[in-house]
Amino acid sequence: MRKPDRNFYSKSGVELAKALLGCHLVHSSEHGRLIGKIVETEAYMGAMDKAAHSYNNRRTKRTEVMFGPPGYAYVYLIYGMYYCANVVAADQDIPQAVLIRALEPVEGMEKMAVLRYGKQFEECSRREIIGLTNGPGKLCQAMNITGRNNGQDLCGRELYLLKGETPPAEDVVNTTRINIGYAEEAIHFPYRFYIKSSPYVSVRDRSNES
DNA sequence: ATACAGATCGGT
DNA sequence: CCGATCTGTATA
Repeated sequence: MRKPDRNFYSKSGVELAKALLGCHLVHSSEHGRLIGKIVETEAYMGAMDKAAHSYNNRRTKRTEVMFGPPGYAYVYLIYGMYYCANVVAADQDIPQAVLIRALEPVEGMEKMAVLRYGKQFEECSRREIIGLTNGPGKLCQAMNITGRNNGQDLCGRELYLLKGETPPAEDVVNTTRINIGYAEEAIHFPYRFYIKSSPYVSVRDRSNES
């Protein structure tokens, strides 16, 4: 698998959200490498999207990264407790991003178990193993992604992606986003994508699955 | 200076 | 369903 160049990220949030499914997210730190396969994403479409932090082109210290070039990390703290990791999409001045909502652990599960639960992977129940990375806050904890990763270049060496195999279309579900009940009409936008066959998906869509 | 809500999670 | 826990953001 290869590290995509900047051009890969230069597409709309929705296109990038689809393209990220199957890719590997890698966090390489002094303690080793942590890797997860991306199985669930959500696009946040900037100016026109009431669910986005950058709605109406709101440009603040926090949202600034999204106005920059694509392929950078937008990491923010939510509810004073959890981090959420995004990939900046689209070109300069178009503040779109893709939230990574779930991963399948690929490498470094030992470390992930310690980061999430403070215990050994061997001692984790089946439920706990799934719980390692099946949510945006959980995967940041497992991957040791924090505010200090905000603004990092995903074309760099610490936090980056590897392009994986695109899942077959029949295994991809396209549906509405999670926990954006305040976003009025944007509630209904089909900006979420996930790999149906993955047990690590955070929330399943009853109507789109048999 | 102050108020308030949130792209979550885990436990009731 | 509720509470944790705190920062960014808006308002005065």
